[in-house]
Amino acid sequence: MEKKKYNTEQRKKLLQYLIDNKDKYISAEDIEKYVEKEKINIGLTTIYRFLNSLEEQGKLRVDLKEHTKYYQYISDECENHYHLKCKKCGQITHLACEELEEIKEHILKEHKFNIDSKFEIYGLCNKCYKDGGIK
Amino acid sequence: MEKKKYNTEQRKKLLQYLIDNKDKYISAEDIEKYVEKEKINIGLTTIYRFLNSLEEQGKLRVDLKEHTKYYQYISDECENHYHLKCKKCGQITHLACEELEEIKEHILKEHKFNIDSKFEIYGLCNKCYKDGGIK
DNA sequence: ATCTAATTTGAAAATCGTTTTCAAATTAGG
DNA sequence: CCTAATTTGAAAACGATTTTCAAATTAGAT
Repeated sequence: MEKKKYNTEQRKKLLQYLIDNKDKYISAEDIEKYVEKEKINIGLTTIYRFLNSLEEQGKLRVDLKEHTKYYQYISDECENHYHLKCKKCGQITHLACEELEEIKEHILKEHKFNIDSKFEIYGLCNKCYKDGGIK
Repeated sequence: MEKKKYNTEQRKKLLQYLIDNKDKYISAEDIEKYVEKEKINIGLTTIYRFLNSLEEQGKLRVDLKEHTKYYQYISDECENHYHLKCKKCGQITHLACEELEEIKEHILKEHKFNIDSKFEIYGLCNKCYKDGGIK
């Protein structure tokens, strides 16, 4: 039996904030700052618990930089396209592409590797590539 | 001016261990256990420093699980093929594939995203997929 | 509305992998 | 060997995250 989830004021506010910033990567500290600034009383512990809960549900993209986790809310429309992730800056490029659809089938059939809707390709975005790549 | 690197006994032993285990993911703690067991006197601090040094040189693949970093030594031959990484178990599947070569070109030309020799595709390996994917 | 049990909250303390400190030991190269 | 530069390692510090636990809040029944 699983715990019933209560829909608290804190969780509503936190979810809204993540959705409002779904184009950015957000850390627990970022959220704490926002919460303090807006005088919404939510403790840091609650922020961490909420992020973990969403992560477990697979609703967040996670990027790790220097010991700190950064999160990005995954919108529903992301189910329908692919993602290129820059290994340097972490930025996600959303991409609907027929060729990728085909290579996905190829990899599944020929190489027995399952690329689900969360398919990600890692590389360097154009900006980071021009900046000289990874140090 | 950069520091000259001394080739110490500790570093030789640690590098050899990583190379001997290049098919596995290894944590600092794993290395500490090995070092204790074999009565090779190397402090944990030195282990961390060595891993960081190799990581900076781009000679290690990094996988993060529950706050702990796991490393895998990158062999030279990995320059010549691609890698499928399982998002669940972290295992790397090495893969030489003409189709991937083509899609790499396509992504570079059409989508301005640079897949270098460290190109990685994330998904689920066959075993983890059958086990039900990510929890 | 009111009550009750289950869940959630948050401040403080704990956790734990990793990094820093700094004096002693080791190394490279004359 | 000598010397200067680098490295080592035990202990302390670090810092993001997790745990603890009593108080507050919630959902759902009465």
